[in-house]
Amino acid sequence: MTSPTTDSESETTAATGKQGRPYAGMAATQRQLERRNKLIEAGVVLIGRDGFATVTIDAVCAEAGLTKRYFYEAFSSREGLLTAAYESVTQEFLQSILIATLPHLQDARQLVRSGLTATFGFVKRHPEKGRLLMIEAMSVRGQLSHVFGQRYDDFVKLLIDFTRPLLVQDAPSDGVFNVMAKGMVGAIIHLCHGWIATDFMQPEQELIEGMERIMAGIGKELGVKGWVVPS
Amino acid sequence: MTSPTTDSESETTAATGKQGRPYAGMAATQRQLERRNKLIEAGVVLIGRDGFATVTIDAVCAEAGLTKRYFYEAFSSREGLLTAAYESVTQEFLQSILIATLPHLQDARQLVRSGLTATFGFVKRHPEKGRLLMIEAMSVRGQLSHVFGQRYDDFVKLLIDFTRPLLVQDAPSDGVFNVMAKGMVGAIIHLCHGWIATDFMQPEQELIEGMERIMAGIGKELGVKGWVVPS
DNA sequence: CTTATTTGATACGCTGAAGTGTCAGAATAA
DNA sequence: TTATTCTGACACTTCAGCGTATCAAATAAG
Repeated sequence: MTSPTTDSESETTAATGKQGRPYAGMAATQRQLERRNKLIEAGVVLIGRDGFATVTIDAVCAEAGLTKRYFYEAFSSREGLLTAAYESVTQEFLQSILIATLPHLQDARQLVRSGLTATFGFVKRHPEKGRLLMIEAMSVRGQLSHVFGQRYDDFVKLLIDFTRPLLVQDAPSDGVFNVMAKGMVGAIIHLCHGWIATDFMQPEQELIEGMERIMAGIGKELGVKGWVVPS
Repeated sequence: MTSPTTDSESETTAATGKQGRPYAGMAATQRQLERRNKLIEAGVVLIGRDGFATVTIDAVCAEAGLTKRYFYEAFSSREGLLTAAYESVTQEFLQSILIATLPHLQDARQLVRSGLTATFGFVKRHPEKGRLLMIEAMSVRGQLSHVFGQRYDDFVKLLIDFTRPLLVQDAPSDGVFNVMAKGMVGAIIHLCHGWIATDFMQPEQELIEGMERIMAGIGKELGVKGWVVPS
């Protein structure tokens, strides 16, 4: 809106019949999309490194090699970028978890181990994304509101759907089961949080084993099919 | 430092030999302390209600019924207040947990139940303090750094010390045991986080029962003394 | 070649908050 | 009483970041 008073039916626009024309060999739409992606990528890096609260629009633009004009072309506010960055990283994370766990849907123990390995592995391989996902997203949960709620609920549902078929006894009520699933998510997020905050001091294997034993306990408590008592 | 160039050995100060004199029937030190406490209290309320990020020094002063002069008399920065507020609430929380659990040190099941009941109860009775403790403190963990680390480690240690004596078999390594304890802390914090964020929608009993079964599972996994398999 | 649009750089005004300073009036000390 | 110091209200300066506007160079279209 550089000229708010300009009628949308102005001669120029109406004459060309287009909203933009190619530049540097790219269509207008494609250029916009590319800039948007650059901004998201820059956002992921900066939010993951410095935290959302301290990331400024100027900094994002600098990191992306663009100027503010293009920021406001793609997003209406800083929150808009946050949402997009969160969505982007969430997508990538969930996909990597799915790929790792899908081969083990029938074996509870393998399922848990592969899921945990993939999770902690992802965080360690992509510290900025891990931080964005496990720390920043939680901190600004309110500002992500429906987006966060949606993705989060999806993940809890995933956990529940993976687990329910394995139960053979003592299945708790939906409400209680939900609490247990969220508790597990919380434990994992929290461990990642501390792990990142201490620069990955703790050995990855300890994290996996500790978390695995927690979930093994739940397996026993809920009578998960085929969960063998360790010697 | 209204007069930075004034020598601390200035005549006035040296002559009176005091740093302040009574006012409204109170010693200078006591007045300062009282103002400081008012500010902390106001900080707890505002941080708990609006979140640390959006709380301004002016707002804290208004809430406390004081002016900025006294803020800077008590704290050098916003972070100073945050630390003090965090310490204050942590103290209160830990104490209430201890009081609730101390009578049950010998009975794992009772210990867990009383601890969880006290925790969720505290959060529900004092939503602002719950939010400060379970949400804000986690978000600004970096700014609380050593203070947070200290209190947090204390709490994990508490959990471990309460649990170790109950183990009879399969005790994991210190590292793994530590991970498990932190995982439990994370689960509880996370559940509280979600509970507060959704305005206490979920029934308190569901939270307690879900968390209890998680810990019951760990009890079985670790072979805690006297943990009976639920019918 | 000429005209129109896209781009990048940068300038500008605005707002909110931090931190400091001023001052008159209240309370105390001498 | 008079002198001193404590208190509260508020004015002031500074600064960073937001959001918008301007302008010249680059690129495309006629």
